[in-house]
Formats: sequence, C-alpha cells, structure tokens
Amino acid sequence: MSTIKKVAEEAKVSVATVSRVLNSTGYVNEETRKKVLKVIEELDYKPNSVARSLFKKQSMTIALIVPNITNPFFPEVARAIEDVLSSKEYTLILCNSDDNSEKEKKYFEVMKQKYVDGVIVVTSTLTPQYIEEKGIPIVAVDRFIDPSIPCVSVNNMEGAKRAVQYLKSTGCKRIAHIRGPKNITSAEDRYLGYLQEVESEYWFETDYVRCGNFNIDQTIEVTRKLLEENPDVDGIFAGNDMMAVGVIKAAMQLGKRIPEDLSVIGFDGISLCKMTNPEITTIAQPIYEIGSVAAQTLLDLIEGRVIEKKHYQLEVTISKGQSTKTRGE
Amino acid sequence: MSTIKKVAEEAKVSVATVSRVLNSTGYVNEETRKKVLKVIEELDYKPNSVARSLFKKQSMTIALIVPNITNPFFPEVARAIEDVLSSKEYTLILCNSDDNSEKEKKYFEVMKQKYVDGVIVVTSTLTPQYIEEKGIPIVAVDRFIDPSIPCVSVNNMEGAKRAVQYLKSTGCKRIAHIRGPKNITSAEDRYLGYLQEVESEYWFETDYVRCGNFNIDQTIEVTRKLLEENPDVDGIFAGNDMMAVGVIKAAMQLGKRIPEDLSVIGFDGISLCKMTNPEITTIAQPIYEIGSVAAQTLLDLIEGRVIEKKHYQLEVTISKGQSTKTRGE
DNA sequence: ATCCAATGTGTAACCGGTTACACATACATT
DNA sequence: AATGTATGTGTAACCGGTTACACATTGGAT
Repeated sequence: MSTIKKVAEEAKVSVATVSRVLNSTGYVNEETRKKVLKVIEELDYKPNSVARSLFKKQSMTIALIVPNITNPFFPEVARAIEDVLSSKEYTLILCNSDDNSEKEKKYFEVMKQKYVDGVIVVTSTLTPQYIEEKGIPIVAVDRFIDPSIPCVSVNNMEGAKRAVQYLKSTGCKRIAHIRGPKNITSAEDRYLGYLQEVESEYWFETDYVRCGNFNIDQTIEVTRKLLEENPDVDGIFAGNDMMAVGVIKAAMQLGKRIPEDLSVIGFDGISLCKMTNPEITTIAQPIYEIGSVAAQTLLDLIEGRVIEKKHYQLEVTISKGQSTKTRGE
Repeated sequence: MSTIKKVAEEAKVSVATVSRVLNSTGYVNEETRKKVLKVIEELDYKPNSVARSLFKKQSMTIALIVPNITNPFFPEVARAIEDVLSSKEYTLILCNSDDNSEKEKKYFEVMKQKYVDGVIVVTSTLTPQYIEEKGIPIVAVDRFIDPSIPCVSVNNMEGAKRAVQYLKSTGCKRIAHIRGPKNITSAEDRYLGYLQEVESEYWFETDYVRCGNFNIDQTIEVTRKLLEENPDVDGIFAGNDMMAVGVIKAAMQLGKRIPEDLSVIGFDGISLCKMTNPEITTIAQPIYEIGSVAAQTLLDLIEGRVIEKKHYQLEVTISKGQSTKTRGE
C-alpha cells in the first residue's frame, strides 16, 4: 500500500503539502496541487483512516446498540441509519445487547477505545449518569432514557389511544390489552394510553390487561388464557405487531374468527403486517424516518451543530389491514 | 483519558514495561507487574485501540456486506456473526449494498482504509479478481462467487429437489416454480434443482416457471398470471419464503384454498414462516449456523489457521407448516 | 573463575497521518 | 525604501500504542 510519504517523494514535495492537497487546507500552489493529484492517481493512493483517527481522535464511525437485530423493528432502523451515515462517509458498527446491561456497558467501553464518534442506542437499563460519564455523543431510539438525552420515538401513549379509539369506532365493546414488558418505557406508555381510553368505561376490568414479552409463544399462551377467562372480549390491542400475530394465532386456536369475532390491532408497522393472513391493522411508526432522524441528530451532535429538539416524537399513522372490521350493532 | 504514558509515569516504569504487562509478552518481574496493574486499575486505564491498530495494521473489526439488512434472512445471519465476533473481541461493521456493484466496491475501499481485518459478503456482482486484488480475507455467504473464495451456504439444488419431491409426495400433480432473479446463484441453483425433478414428467411445461424478484407485490402479480393461465397447477415451489407469502396471497385472491387447492412450499426458513396463516412449509436453511460458520471461517483465515473446507454446504431441513397437505388420489 | 542463558527494564524507532511553526517570496501600501 | 499581508512550502512534533535492540543482573554449568 502506498503511503503519504511515498506520494510526497514521488511528487518531490513534503508530506505536509500532500496532506494539504488531500484536505484542501492551507495554501497550495495550483501547479503543485495538480502534480500531487497526478501522483496520487498514479499510485492509487488512499489515505489511511486509522492514522488519521489517531491524530484527530475521531473515527468517522458510529455504533448502533439494539437488543437484537433479529427483532424485525430494528433492521429497518439500522438500514435508515446506515443510509444517512454512508452518505456522510460515516460507518456503522452493529451491536446486539440482548437488553443486558453488562453487554451494553462492554460495548460502550470498546467503542470508546475505538474512538467511535457517537452511539445510537435502544436501551432500558443504561442510566444517564453512566452515559454522561462516558462522554460520547448519544441518541436514544424507541425508548426514552432521560430528558438530558436526545431521543427519537413516537408518542406511544397517543398511538395507543388511537388504537383503542379505532377499535371502539369499529364497534368493539370490550377491549383488552396484551402489553409488553414492564421495564420498557414504550410498552409502559402504550399501556398507559390504553388505560386512559378504557378505565372509565363501564365494562373495563383490570383483568383485561395481560403482560407478555415480545415473544410469540408466550403471547399465544397469555392470550388464550385471557380469552378463555373472558369470552366476551371482542377487541385486543397488542403491545406490538409480533404480539398481534400471537394474539391472532391464539384466537384461531380457540376457533374465533378474525375480525368477525375478535378485532386485533398491533403497534409498530413492521413489514410483517402485510405478510400475514389476515393482514394486521396496526399503529404504524415511521420506522425508517425514526432511524434517519436519529442518525441525523447524532451527526449534528458530533459535528457540533445545535440540535433544535431534544425529543423528537414522530407521528404515527393507522394502517388498516383485515384484522379489524367495522361491525354492525 | 489516561494513556500508557501516564500509567508508566505513575508506576515509575517505562511505557515498554506497561505494554508488556498489558500484552503478557516478554519478561516482567512479578512485583513490577502488580504495581503496573494497580496503577492501571487506579487510573481506569483502557488501551487505545486505534493506536494499536495503526501499528499492528489490524483493527479487530470485520465488515458484513449484505444487499439489504431489511430482508429478513440477513438479520439472523448478522446476529450469528456478531455473536461469534463479540466472543472473540471483534467488532462488526454493517454495510447495505442494494446489490449495487459500485456500493460494494466503495465499501471495500473504505474498509481497506480502516484496516478492517476481513469481510463477509453476500454478492452477485463482485469478481474474484477484484477481491483478490484487495487482499482482504473474505468469506462469501449464501451466494457462491468462485472456487477460490470460501463460501458458506446450503446445497440449493438439493434443497429445491427436496421441495419438489415433498410436494410430489403429498400428491401434487402439476408443480410450478416462481423463481428468484437470474443473476443470483442461489436462485439459479434452486431453479436447476426444480428442473431436474420435473423436466421428465409428462405434465411439465416450461410455462410452469415464472421469474419474480424477491419483492412481494411482483410475486403476487406473476403468480396470479401463472395460475390464471394454468388453473390445473396444484403445487408451487416459491424461490424463497417471502415469495411464498406472495404466492399464497395471489392464490387467495383467486379464491383458491391453501393447501386444499394449492400447496405452497418456500425456501429459507425465516421466522416469518411461523407467523403467517397458514404457516409456511419451507426448506429451512440453518441460518444462524451459516452465519456462525462464516464468522468462524473468516477468523480462521484472518488468524492464519488452515481452513478445512473452502466450501461449506450445510444441511437443509424441511419445516412443515400448513401450506402443504397430503392429498388423497 | 568464566561463560552463557534466562530474566528484567529502558530507549527510541515506527505505524501513517495532521498541523503548529518557521521561513521564503511576491506584491500592495504608505 | 520600508512595512505589511497573502501565498507557498518544509521541518518536526504529535496522536498512543508496539517492539527491536541495547544493556544490566542473576544464577547455573563447566
């Protein structure tokens, strides 16, 4: 591989001049510039990023820490982030934390040692103190951490309310909720939104809320129990789209028709929704946009621009499938 | 951030000694070692990876280039790779190529400049010459490039034959194939496998093969046309699971019942299969294993171990869902 | 007593860039 | 003619590690 030194020799100038040509900094005579450029071309010289990073203390790299890239919500976020980054000559490092605090911290450590310029993270366990202390620019996605940390998400509570309102508008009389894990802020907010919409209804019982994790089999089980114990439930708001699949499967196992006997609405708007039968009605997040706004915000932070907002709450939209249907009285 | 120099001063030794302690190389007196370790602890010193990389010309980083992480096959591969890497203190860079040769080359260029130690790639466009020339250890996944380049995949032809055999065994009499893009080796192999199984059948017509890409809407369209023109087709082998979803949707649009009127089998075994209704019967690849074997092979290559095989062909298994069903005569 | 190997440590070059600073020249201003 | 500013280029320090090599000491073998 050719180095800046070889280029300098070949072009009969100093390395400083070559560096100036490369970075368009300082003064360089037009003649000299051309000569250097020609030599660079001839030697197919590409500057070494590592050497540059060492001096500049920055690597043109950012890390994305997600619980599990296998969860279909995250690939789309990752794709959006990578699109923004690659257009700005940045590179993306992918980390799977399994929602494990130790792993998250390990990654932070490693990233710091690698002069990673910033981190986009989906976490329920990291504290603002820890993050502050690391001193790396950071943006949270999907799950809120602390007012001091920029976050890109949707208004989960509002979205949940919309979901319940929609079920009501289609004629559902008794609406249950299979919620996500307690320690996850977005799941909590969705639950709170659901609660606001139903708690003053005469039919509401706390037994209508069941807790699942984001795993399908467990959701099936929980839902079966719910439906067996409450056969008059005619609408279910699932904590997310994967859980909606579980809910639908459970209902089918019990011989319920969807949407005739039971309406199901999910949350997230992952592409899975359009692949199932029936297609799932869902509160769709602008997932790609979440990723790209997060990436853009992080770059703003890194490059020292002022960011307009600390907390972006993007708009959800309702995406109607066949898992819900307007029912007559 | 503390540096090796600060540690050296504090411990009243030279940086060389600190380095020896860090890397367990050369001779270090036990007393000295303890003192250095103590200072490292006190200062919470973490060696700078970038500086080390510059000298060692390696970054403990590998890149994964996939067409699009949004395609559900790849997150699982990525996850497996990352699991292997992180257990060996390596880090994963994620790149989306969109099957675009220019983007792939751009990534290779950047990775080289970053001293990335190796690349795992899913590509249809890169030539062995180009790869050879870059001089970076590389492993291909899913799509074969050249005998000279290690590749981890399944035997697509064999798998396709199994798919068709299975459809036959359930009583299908006229089996069509919605194949994937022509330039993709795995799609081509699956097509060839299909062909071997059907070409000598009295009922076979070349019209039973239609070309889709891996996009759902297009698959629906192509399948509708196929079924309209050939109403007696009673089994379809789809090029992959996503396309199987499209096939099922198309069939349903035409009022066909699955599996009663039409059996459908996919290929890949992505988790989507278990989420649809009916669940999709598919030739399941050991996706996670593909990723982990690829990662392990790449590390072997990087760390100079001899690799046993250039071409790993892992075993497929048939995963039975409800999209196929044994039919009476 | 002599020699050699094993042990222990420090100095300085090196990896490949960036940039502060020094220095030289050209040209405009007073 | 003297001064100041813009232009152009090179030298060398620096980023934070690793390691070749030099040198010193110790202890066992001959």
